[in-house]
Amino acid sequence: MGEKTKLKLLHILNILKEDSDEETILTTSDIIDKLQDKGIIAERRSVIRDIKTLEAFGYDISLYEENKQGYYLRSREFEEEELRILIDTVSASKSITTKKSKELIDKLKKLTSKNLGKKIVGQVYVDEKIKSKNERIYYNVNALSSAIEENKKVNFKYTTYNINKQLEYRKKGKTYKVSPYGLGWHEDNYYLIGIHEKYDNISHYRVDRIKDVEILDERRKILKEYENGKEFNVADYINKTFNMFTGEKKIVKIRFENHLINPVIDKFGTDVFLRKDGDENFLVCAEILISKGFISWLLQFGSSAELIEPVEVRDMIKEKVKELKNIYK
DNA sequence: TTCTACCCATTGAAGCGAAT
DNA sequence: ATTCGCTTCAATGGGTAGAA
Repeated sequence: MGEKTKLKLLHILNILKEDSDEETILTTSDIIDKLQDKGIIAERRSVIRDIKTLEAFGYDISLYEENKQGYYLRSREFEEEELRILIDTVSASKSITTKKSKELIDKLKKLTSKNLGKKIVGQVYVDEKIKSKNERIYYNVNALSSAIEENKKVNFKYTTYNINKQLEYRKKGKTYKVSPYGLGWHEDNYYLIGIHEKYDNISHYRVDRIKDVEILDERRKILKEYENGKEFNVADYINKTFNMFTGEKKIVKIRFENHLINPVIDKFGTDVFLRKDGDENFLVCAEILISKGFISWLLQFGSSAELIEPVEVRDMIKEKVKELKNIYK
C-alpha cells in the first residue's frame, strides 16, 4: 500500500482514458491486468471503488450496472466527430507543413482512446503535394497575431514560386511593410489581411509564403473606412471577397439556372436574397467586392449564369470573354 | 460466472502534541 | 524546524450472500 494506493486511482483513470471507449468496454479484470503491467497489484473491489470515486468526481464513466459488460469513459473533451473534423482540417490545410500536420494530428489523437485515435487517423490522408514547405508557419502566425493585438506594423519578406517550381523572394527580397489587420482561412489557405505601407487598400498575403516576420515599433495605419473606430471583421471581409483578390464593393444582380443553387449558397450563404425568375432560373442580389476572382468564379458556370447588373461589371465580363475568344479562335 | 452489497478485521496514513 | 509516539480514521481485502 502506501504511495501505490494513490497512484492506483490515477492509473485507473489513465487506463480508462487511453484504453476504453464505447467499443472497447473494460471489465474489472481487464483493468486489474493493466494495472499489473504498471506494477500495481489491485483487488477487484478496490478497482470498483476507485471507478466510483472517479465517477463521483465528475468523470462520465459508464458502469457495469448500466451496460452489463464493464466500464468505459463515455464523454471526453472531444467527441469522435469533432476530432475527425479537426484532424481533417489540419491534414487538408495547405499552410501547415506535412511534418507539422503529423505532429498536430498526433496531439489531437491523444484526446481520445488509442483505439478510436487509430481508427480516425487511419482514415486521414495527408497529401504532401499540396503542403507548404514553410516550417516557420507557427512562428509567423504567432508574430502576426501579436502585432495585430499590439496595434503594430510588421516587416516581412514575401515569396512566390517561379516557373522552375522554386520558391523565391518577391521584389528581389525587398521588405514588405504592412499594417496587419487579421488572419483568416479561405479554401484551406491561411491569409494575412493588411494594408501595405505604400497603398491605401487592403491586401492579402499567404501566411505560408511569408518569411522573416519582424514586429515594428510603429502604430498601424488606419483605413479611411475604419477611422471612426469601426471594428474590422475578418470573417465578414473574407465572405465578401472572392478568391482573395480585392476590388470595389458593388451590388450585383445575377441570373442563375436552378441547378446552381448549391454553389450559390456556398458562396453567398443561406442569408442571400434570391427569388424565382421563371421556372428554370433564379435571381440573386448581393453586395460583393468586384474582382478578377469574382469574375472567374462567375465564368466557371459558362452560360448558366448571367450577370445582369451593374453595367460596368457586365462590361468587365464582356472584356474577359473577348480575351478568351481571341485565344480560342 | 461476474458483479454488488454488507459486515468485519487489518493496516497504512494523517493529525497532533511533546520532545529534541 | 524536525522527529517521535500516540490516537484516530479511512481504505483495503476477506468472507458470505444474492442478483443478473
